[in-house]
Amino acid sequence: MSDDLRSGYAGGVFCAARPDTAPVQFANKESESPMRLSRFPLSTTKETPADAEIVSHQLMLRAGMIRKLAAGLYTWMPLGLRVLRRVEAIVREEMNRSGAVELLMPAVQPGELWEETGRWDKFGPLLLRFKDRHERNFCYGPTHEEVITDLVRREIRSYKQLPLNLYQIQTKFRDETRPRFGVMRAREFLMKDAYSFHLDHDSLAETYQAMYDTYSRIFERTGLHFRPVQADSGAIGGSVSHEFHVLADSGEDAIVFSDGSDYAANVELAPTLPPAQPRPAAGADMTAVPTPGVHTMDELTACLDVPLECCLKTLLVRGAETPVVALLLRGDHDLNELKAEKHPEVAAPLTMADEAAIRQAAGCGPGSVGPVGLDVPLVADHAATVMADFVCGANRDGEHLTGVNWGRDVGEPQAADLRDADAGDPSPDGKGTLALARGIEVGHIFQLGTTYSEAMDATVLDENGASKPVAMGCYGIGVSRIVAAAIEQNHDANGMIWPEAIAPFTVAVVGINMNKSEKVATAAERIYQALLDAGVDALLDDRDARPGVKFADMELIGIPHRIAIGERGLDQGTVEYRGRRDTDNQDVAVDDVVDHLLARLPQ
RNA sequence: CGGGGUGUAGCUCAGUCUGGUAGAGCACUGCCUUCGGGAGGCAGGGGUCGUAGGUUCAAAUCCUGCCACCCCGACCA
Repeated sequence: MSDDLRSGYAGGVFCAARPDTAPVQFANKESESPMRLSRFPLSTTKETPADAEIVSHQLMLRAGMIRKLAAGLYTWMPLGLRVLRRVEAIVREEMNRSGAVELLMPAVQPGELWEETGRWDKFGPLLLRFKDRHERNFCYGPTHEEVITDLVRREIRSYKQLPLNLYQIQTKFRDETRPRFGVMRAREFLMKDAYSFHLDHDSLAETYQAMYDTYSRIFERTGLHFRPVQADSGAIGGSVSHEFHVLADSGEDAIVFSDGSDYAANVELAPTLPPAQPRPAAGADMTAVPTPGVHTMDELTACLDVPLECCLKTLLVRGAETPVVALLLRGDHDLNELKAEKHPEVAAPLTMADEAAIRQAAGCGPGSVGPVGLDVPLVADHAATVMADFVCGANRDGEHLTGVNWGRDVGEPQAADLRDADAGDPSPDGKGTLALARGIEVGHIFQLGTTYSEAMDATVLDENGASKPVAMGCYGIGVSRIVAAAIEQNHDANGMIWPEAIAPFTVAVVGINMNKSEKVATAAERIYQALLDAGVDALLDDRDARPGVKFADMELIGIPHRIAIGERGLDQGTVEYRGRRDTDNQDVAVDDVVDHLLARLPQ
């Protein structure tokens, strides 16, 4: 392994010496290093493996970065590992700089700790459980709240030892129902998880902010486009929470952000505001129209030739007090399940009514349900309450109503925020308009409070000698996922395009026919060595392969810079430079090429 | 977990419907030619056709069970 990667493990010492955020490169002093491709096990393929769905998975397999062992389990090949280690090094450096302290906990955890917090039962099949030879319960850690809280309750006695922020970078296992997308959603994955401990909430808020800033710095350094967004704290618990998303069209999460402020949130969390304009007056009479075979909103708009936003969507769900509750949405809006579940009329967890319950309540099957004459609680999204002359189900199979109006044809419904925010909605903070983007969740920070410390009795004495449960925060980064996310965000038809900071190599030195031409071999070796001496992480493609093969490979594996050395150029005293995103070669004098390259590297 | 699909050479796939000697391309080995954008020729190596049963003179092919993997849904770094 190269010196620069090893240096990442030097941790705090390294950080103290380098207070800036620049990627650091060290000269490679070994003359016979594995950075010669003839001795590096690169195995690329032209064909895309059949079971790879998304670009990052396909390219990682084609480039030989990873190999699958079983569902959701991957070997990191030497090339892939170089990238993983670079991401890891950035995370470690910035965590250390923030004042967090690294430790390493066991991956295997005793079940009894999980029973203390009740998560042995709550976590479900995601938790990989097994027994040791004494028939005692264990699990492979999907996260480490229990272990760290157990550690802290044994080690920390006094408020004087707080605040404390401990982190590790470690392999986790979550027995996902559906592992997919390669390393993006693997069962086994590399995660940085940090846990902070505080006497009071103010201290927690301070560290939380420090972690927010640290995460922003980490993702800036990786060179990826990202966005912190307000998030739901989900199963881990707690109140305040932010997710960090790498922006990519293939992202699994939808996020919204304002063009007029720094407001940004996961769509599942973003509130929508009641419309400012009042409901238009009724202008049409209510009329029943036949709609045979219509079951979906799209079929309805096609059948009656009306816009989606003039249709009312009626969803029946199990009620808290009543068998069913009707949730009413404008046809073009999507139900937000988190919001619906929190509504007092609605039973939690949110459960859609089954066909029998729908028939019982509405007298018809799903697809023809509407609020008119429906004797169940009506809860309408704000946007639905200002509709007029709308189309909805008639509660008779194969029939819909047009020209329906609130107050006149149906009682006024309760108004609530039930839908996903959409592009064009006003920002919830009143400043600007929301835009929509897709994101890949690569980081998540939480203020946990005392949930775990109370359950596990992790207390310290405060300045008055009183015993208090410690307040906790937890902070995760999906290290291996970042690698995949980087590819999703940065690739073209020829392959990956690594940001400098996490590229497996900075520059590829390609000798053209260097096994036949003494001249080319000499020049290539000299340039390669000069780059190493200048501290550049160079890769020498000294394979006995045709130029086309070498170029295609270097592009596939996404090396940011390429220097091609051939007899043709050498006769003129030049070599060729090409950036990974460039479309043309640039002739550079042999003696200038190292400086030429250095000028193109980030400081 | 529910619904759908696929298992044949290291990879991508044909062959299965209609049972009868195991195939192609890429990759790999050797030789020759070629030599600045994934070269060409010749000669090779490599498969108990996922697995266990069943039907049959005969099974990659038909039937049954099991297993693995992939896709679509609800969860997560």
